[in-house]
Amino acid sequence: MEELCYSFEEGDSTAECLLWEPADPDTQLENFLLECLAEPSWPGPGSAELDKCPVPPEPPGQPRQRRAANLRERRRMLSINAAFEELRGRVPTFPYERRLSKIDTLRLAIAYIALLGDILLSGCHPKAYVEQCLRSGARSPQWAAWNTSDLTARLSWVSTLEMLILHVINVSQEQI
DNA sequence: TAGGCCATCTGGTCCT
DNA sequence: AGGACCAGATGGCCTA
Repeated sequence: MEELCYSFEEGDSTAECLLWEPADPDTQLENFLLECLAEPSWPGPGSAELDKCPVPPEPPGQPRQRRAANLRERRRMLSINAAFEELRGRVPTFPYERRLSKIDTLRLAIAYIALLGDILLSGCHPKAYVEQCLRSGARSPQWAAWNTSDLTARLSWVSTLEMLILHVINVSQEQI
């Protein structure tokens, strides 16, 4: 999977990598099904081979057309879920938090996009801008759009973790 | 145990 | 006619 780690600094930092690195959700079954669907042997829409589909087991007496519609619907939902999974990997998440729900993913993505747009409009350094907003509650043009508890909690977490890391580095340097 | 989240099935509607 | 999309219903799983 493509790795997209947004970094406030030119150099990378542990805290930012932890925050923006895509989670590793349990999608083995989903991937397996997607692989099956992508295989040339997998029957296409309207194919007479639909009756041979291994997933799922066919209820006896179900009309072929209904089975085909069900299969198409499952494929459609799988593609939607794959898109959600990709989106989950591109919004800030805590490294230890559980998998975001679909609705949370959408809401967080909306807030995150608003924040990025706000940073662009400000012309400030991203890190300085976020820290200033978190400290002073500065009112920006789109503040209301991205000032959600979900997103600000994540941003605060990054700032706190980064401060801790810097503190540990300073202390260790003093002891040398 | 209630509530949230999710996958799946199903029927309806619209489009090609 | 068949496929895509959508929303409602249902049941399973998980967590507080």
